Amino acid sequence: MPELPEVQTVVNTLAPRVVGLRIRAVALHRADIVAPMGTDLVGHLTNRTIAQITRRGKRIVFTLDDGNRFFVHLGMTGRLTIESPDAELLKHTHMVLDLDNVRHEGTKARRHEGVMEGARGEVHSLSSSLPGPHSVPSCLRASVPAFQIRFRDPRRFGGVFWLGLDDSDGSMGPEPLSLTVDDLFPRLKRTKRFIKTALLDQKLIAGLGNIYVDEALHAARIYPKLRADHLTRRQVGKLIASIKVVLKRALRHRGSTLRDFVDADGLEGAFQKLHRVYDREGKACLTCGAPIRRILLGGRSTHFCPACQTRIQTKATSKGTART
DNA sequence: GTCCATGTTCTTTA
DNA sequence: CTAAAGAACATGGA
Repeated sequence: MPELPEVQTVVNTLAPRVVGLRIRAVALHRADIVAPMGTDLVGHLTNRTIAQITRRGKRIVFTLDDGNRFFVHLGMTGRLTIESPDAELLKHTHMVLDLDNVRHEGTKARRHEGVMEGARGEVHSLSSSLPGPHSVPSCLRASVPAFQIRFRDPRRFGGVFWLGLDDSDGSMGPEPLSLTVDDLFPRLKRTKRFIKTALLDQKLIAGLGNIYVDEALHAARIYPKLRADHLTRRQVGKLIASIKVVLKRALRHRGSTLRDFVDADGLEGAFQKLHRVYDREGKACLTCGAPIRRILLGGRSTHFCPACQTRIQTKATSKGTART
């Protein structure tokens, strides 16, 4: 469930509720969801305050008040939700963070702003003006309900990744929402893979997944099997514009829920209702009426309109020979 | 039982 | 050596 819009939606709903709160206890129900193996996550997190939560690619990055960082990746079925401690503990809940009920101001995290753009470029951090219980009188503290952050992931393709003070990106590609032609065009020139396959590569561009690649290619009217290094500069420009439009629309609708995705409050996204090709095999293209086709590329379902997204890259309408 | 799934990484092949 | 294709991972729903 998690591509950029879904991950950003989790950050948007999670951060305002938990930034500034102290982690009182960590329950790790499975050690093997933490990487690197053997990390003392409980030791690192207990009694630390959450200073900031941002997104990078599909990662949800937590910065602690001591400057250390870790990220949660939702994999395919991961959920990061805010729950009451009384709420039933569902199967496959691998980690539970018990949070304090008082917001801590004034703690300083070693931070370097940077590239984490959100829906509107906001960064959730301690210093941001949040309407939370800034200075709760001590006589009232006990009445403020504490809550938990829970990580649940049945398939376990996701996990918790400890970064410590390492601030490298691990060679992750650029953020789509601040992407330029000068950045993407040379990157695409370096690979002969299908454009669809290339865009799924997080080292080439971060944050896109199967849904939004298909949607963006359709919006840009680009044939998914076109070789990445065959795209013209003009096509790349159009592609970037389409990627941004699609992602921003998806963000506005809080992501797509096909099966599992919910935000930190347990709310589903709504953008799946607005998909124009993804999961619409055989249905009429919303642009031209031709039936949407589904093919397999690199083991992944790929949805496109054979009429809108022609394989030939000429300027006007023309037909030509196909290649593999 | 079968097929499929919003993702990533390791292995194999060219 | 590198790039690309395939398999593997684990679980659940249709």
